[in-house]
Amino acid sequence: MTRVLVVDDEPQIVRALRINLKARRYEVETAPDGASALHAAAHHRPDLVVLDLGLPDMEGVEVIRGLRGWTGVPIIVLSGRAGSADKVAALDAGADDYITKPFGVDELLARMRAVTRRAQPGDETGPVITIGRTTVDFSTRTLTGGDHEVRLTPREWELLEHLARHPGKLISQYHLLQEVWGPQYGTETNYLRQYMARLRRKLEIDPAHPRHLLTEPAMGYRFVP
Amino acid sequence: MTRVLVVDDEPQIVRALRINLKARRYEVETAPDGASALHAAAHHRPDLVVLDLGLPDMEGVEVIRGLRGWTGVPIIVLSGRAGSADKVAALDAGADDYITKPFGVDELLARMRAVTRRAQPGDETGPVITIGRTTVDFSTRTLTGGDHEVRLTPREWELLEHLARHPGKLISQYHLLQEVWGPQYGTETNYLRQYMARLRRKLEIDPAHPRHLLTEPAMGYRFVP
DNA sequence: CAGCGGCGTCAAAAACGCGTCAAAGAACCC
DNA sequence: GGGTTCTTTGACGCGTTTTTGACGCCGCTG
Repeated sequence: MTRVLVVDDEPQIVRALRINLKARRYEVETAPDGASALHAAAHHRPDLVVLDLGLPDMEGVEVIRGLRGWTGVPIIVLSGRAGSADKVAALDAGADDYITKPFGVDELLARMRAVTRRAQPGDETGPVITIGRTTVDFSTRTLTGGDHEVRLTPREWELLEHLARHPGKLISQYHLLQEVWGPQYGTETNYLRQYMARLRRKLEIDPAHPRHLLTEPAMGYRFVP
Repeated sequence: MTRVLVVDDEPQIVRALRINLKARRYEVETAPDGASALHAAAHHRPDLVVLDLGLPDMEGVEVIRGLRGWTGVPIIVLSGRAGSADKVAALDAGADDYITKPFGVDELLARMRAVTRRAQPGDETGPVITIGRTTVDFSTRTLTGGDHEVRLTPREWELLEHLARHPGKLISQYHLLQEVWGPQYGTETNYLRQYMARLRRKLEIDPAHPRHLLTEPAMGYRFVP
């Protein structure tokens, strides 16, 4: 059974969605604001998130980023604003689809099927991984266990997140640049060289012979647990 | 660089998209109807298909089904009709997203990024094959099971991929050179000799008597599982 | 049986990609 | 406003990959 997390602060919408989804045999969790949405996602591990923008406590894009830090769960955004800039921001932050209100329930359901169809099971990691002697918690962005204190910069976090989200998989440098630096980047491989070296220096036991953050020459990088 | 196949019968839309996409550093192919779209997709292996409904020769849903029969390439549907039933039909047929005209170019671009982001790592190509003692996973570009660790270079991967794409079939040297090295190559058979030898050394149990990577003298090469 | 085309192999040159260093902006905090 | 951290850029050495040329073997053919 597919678990859905519905994030919305308007009770009547939540209620309507809950009824419709339950009738379609979805398992429904709800959260009224961004903070509880992030908590619920980390706790219940939904298979799909339906996120209304315009939450009372935080910007919608921030919620998306908070989720994308450690999970690739499909996110469908609902929004009252049809503005193109909002859509672009949400999609580039990591949302999978964007529906403007008012919307038909059957359209929402079809889009839910479309995004869940793509998500491969068993591909995900939890919010924590281990590299060398240090454990990394993406949901709180904390490092623990290293001999001496280590901190990561935002870029370093983002790069590590994208690598760790698909453990064992080869990720092309082009895609890493697109994801971490933005759509207009794609050839600046020196950025990757620079930041991979820094991640290795901070996390690997022997940065010269990395065991987890591997280079596949001319193809990309790979994280192995 | 991401390859996009634009399927539309209206020349001005095709032209506008081509200009916009090329400016964003996409590689653009176009097809004016469903039949040529299916043919182009099979031949050029795009990373993304932008499909306008209302083609002259066949129903849009049929094109989607035709693609989904053998590829998981992301499909974004453009349509003039906002009807909910059309959306549901297209999405359930296998489309990844559905945009109604008129649409903003930046929204289309954002949605393109969203669907390619999810599909990226080697979603094409059959999952795994076995050569000798080692199993080859093309989606992650990993080799497992060999006695001692083996890695392949990009050229080796590409060559092996083209051979393994048609198991048991004879592939001409000219065709291999065109596919792996590029359109301006076709006679440099020494490249093939060199790289086939390297593949055999790395994968075959007895490189001198290959069981899977076979030579058909004066014709080409053949991969048998 | 000599000639020949095609293949596997070896070895060296050329090109490429990576890690690294160094330093100039940019953003941020006090 | 000054200092610090972070990001962006350019450049260089080195190892690996790719390209290139050449040689010997084998089977086929005349």
